[in-house]
Amino acid sequence: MSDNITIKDIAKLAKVSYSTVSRSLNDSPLVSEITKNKVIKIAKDLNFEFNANARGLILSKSNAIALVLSNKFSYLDTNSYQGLLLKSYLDIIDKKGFDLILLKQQDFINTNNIVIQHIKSKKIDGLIFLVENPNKETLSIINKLKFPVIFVHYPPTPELKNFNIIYSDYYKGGRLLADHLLKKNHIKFTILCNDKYNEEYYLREKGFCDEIKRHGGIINKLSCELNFFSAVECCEENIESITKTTALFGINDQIALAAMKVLSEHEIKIPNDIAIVGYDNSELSMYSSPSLTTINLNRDQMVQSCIENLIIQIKNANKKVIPNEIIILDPLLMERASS
Amino acid sequence: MSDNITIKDIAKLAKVSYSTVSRSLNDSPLVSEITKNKVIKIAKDLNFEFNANARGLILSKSNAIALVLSNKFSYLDTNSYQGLLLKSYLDIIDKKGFDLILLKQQDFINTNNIVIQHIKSKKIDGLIFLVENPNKETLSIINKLKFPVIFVHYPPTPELKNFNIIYSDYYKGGRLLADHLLKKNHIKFTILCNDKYNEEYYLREKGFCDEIKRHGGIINKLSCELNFFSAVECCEENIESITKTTALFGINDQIALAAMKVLSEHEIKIPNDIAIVGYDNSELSMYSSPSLTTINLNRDQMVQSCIENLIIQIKNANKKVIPNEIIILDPLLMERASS
DNA sequence: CTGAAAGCGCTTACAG
DNA sequence: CTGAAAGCGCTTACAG
Repeated sequence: MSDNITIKDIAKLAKVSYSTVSRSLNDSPLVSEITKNKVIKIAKDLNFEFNANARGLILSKSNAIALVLSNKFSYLDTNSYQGLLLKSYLDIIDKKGFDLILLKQQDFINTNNIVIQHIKSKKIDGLIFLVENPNKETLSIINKLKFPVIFVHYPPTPELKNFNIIYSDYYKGGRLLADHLLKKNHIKFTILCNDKYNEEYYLREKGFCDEIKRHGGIINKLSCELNFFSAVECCEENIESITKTTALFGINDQIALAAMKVLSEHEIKIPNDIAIVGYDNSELSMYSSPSLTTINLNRDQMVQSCIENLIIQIKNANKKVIPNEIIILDPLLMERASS
Repeated sequence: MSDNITIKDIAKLAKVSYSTVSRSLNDSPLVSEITKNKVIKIAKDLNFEFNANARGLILSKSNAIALVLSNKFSYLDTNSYQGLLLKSYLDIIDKKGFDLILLKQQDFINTNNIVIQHIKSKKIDGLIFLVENPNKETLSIINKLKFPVIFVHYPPTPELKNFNIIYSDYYKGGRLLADHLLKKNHIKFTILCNDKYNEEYYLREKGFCDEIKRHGGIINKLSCELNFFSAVECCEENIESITKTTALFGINDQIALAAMKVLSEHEIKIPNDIAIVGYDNSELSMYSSPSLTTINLNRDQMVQSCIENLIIQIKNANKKVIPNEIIILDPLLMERASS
C-alpha cells in the first residue's frame, strides 16, 4: 500500500462507496454500526489520515489558530513574559484539537499584511493578538470580515471597542503592591518607571501612586528605559535619592532586579535597608537573591479564558453573533524575601 | 464584491480564462506581459489571496514547518532556553515565507501520534525536532517516508544516525570554562551537576573535568536535580565542601545562580571568595548580581543553519537525495563579573 | 442505510 | 500565448 492513502483506497478494501467511508470516519449517524466499524478498523490498520487540504477546501476551515506576536517579541528586554505565555497557549490549543501558528505583526505599513493573508487564504480559523498596538488597517479588515479574534494582555484602546479583550487589572496590581509596603510601615517610596505613555505601565504606576498618596506616603519618581541596563544606569545615577527612601517599586521584574543589583553592589541590604518589589512574576523573580516580591498576572487563567472565548467565536462564526466580552483578571500578590 | 474572491472572479473581470489568471499570478512565462499585468492589477485591487487549501491540495504542500517541542517545555526549570529559541525560529521561518506550527511531542506511547498525523494529512512540509528523546516509532516512520526533518540542540544518539542534526560542542564548552578558571589560578573546583545520564550534560561535565584533571586540579562533584530549588538545597547541605574550593561550575545557568544565591546568603563574596560559572548564556545570566560567566551556545547560528538545511531538504524532497549532514557549532565563552 | 454526482478553488498537461 | 478539461481528496445534498 502506498504512502498516500485516501478514502478511495479504504472504500475499495471495505467494498463500500467512498461517500460511506467519509461518513463512517466522520461518525455520521447515517451509517450502520457494522459498516462504520469495518471502515474504521481498515482506516486504523492503514494509519489513514484525512488530507487536511481537501477537508479545509470543502469545509472552508483549517483547524488552526494564529497567535500574533509583536515585533517586540524579538527583544528579550521586557518580553521574557511572552516566551512563557507560549507554552500555555500551546498546551491549551493542543488540547482543543487546534494547531497553533505563530505570526509576527510587521510594524511598518504593509500592503501585504501577513495576518490578513492568513485569513483570506483560509489558513486559520481564529486569531489571538498579543500585541500592544495592533495595525489599524488590519483591525478594520478583521472587523469587516467578522473574523474570530481576541486581544490579550494589553488594556483596551478605543480602536478595540468592538472586539473581545482579556487582560489583567494593572491598576489593582499596583495598589496591591502599595498596600503591601504600607502595611510594612514604609513611608518614603521610590518608583522606577517609564515616562512614555503606555497604558499598561501607566496603570501599574497610577495604581501604586494613588494608593501611596491616599495614605500620605511620599514618592520619589525615577524614569528609565524599560530594560535592565538602562535601569542599572538610572539607579547608579540616582543612588542618593533612592537611599533616602525605604521601599522601591520597579515597574516590572527586570527593572526591580536591576535596582536590586545596584543596591547590593552599594552594600545596601535588601529588604532591611530598602524593600524591593517588582511586577510580572517572571521566572527571574523566583531565582533572584533575595527572591522578589511581585505581582502574578494569572497567566494560565488568561490563556484558558482566551482560548475558550475564541473557540466559542469560531464555532458560532456563521451566526455572526459577536459576544463582545471584556474579561478583566484579578492580579495576585506574590510575597517573597525582597520586601 | 464578496469577501471570498477566487481566480474565477478575477477571470471575469479580466476577460480571460481562469487558467490564465492562475498562470499570471504564479508568474508563468507562458502569459504575455500585458495580460499578466492586467490580471495582477485586478488581483491587487481586490486584495486577492489564493485559497491555501486548494493550492495545498493540488500541489501537495502546505508551506508550513512544524517545530516539535518536548513535554519538558512545560517546565520552566531547565528550559527558559527553549522559549528564547522560539523567537529566532519565528523570525527566520517567517523570512523564508513559511508558516511556523508548534507541536508537542507526547511522551506516552501514542497510537495517535500528532507528528505523523501532521505529515500524513499534509499539514506540514518539514519538521524541526527540539526534543531530547524523539519517539522511536515516530523516527522510523519519518525515515521510511523520507520526510524532511532536522534534529537540533541535542547531541546525536544512535537512532538518529540517518538524520540531519545540528548541535553545539558541549564537550568543548566545558573545556572553555575549565581553561578560563585555570587561567585565574584556581586549583580546587566544585561542579554541580546531575548524575542521571544525559548526553548533553554529560559532555559539559566531561569537557570540564577532563581539562581540570589534565592540569592537576581537584574536583568536588555534587549532584542535584536540574532545577533551581534542588540546587539551592544541595548547596546548603554541602556548603562546607563548597567553601573548601575556590571555583564552582553550575552545569547550567540556573544551577549556577542557585549556588550564587546560597553563597551570597552565607556572606561569601563572588568572585573574590569563590568564582562561579554557568552554561547557556540565558537571560538570567546577564541580569544576576554579579553577572554570570557562562557559555554562549550560538543560538542564532544554530537556528539559521537549521532552517537552511531543512529548506534544502524540502526543495529536494522529490529527489530523495538526503544530504545527511551533521553540523557541530562552536561554543563561545562569555566572561562576566562572577569569575 | 448507501451510492452517484456535484463541487470546493486551484494547477497543469493537452490542444490549438 | 490562451482556453477547456481533468483532477487533487474530500463533504454532502439528492435519490433511492
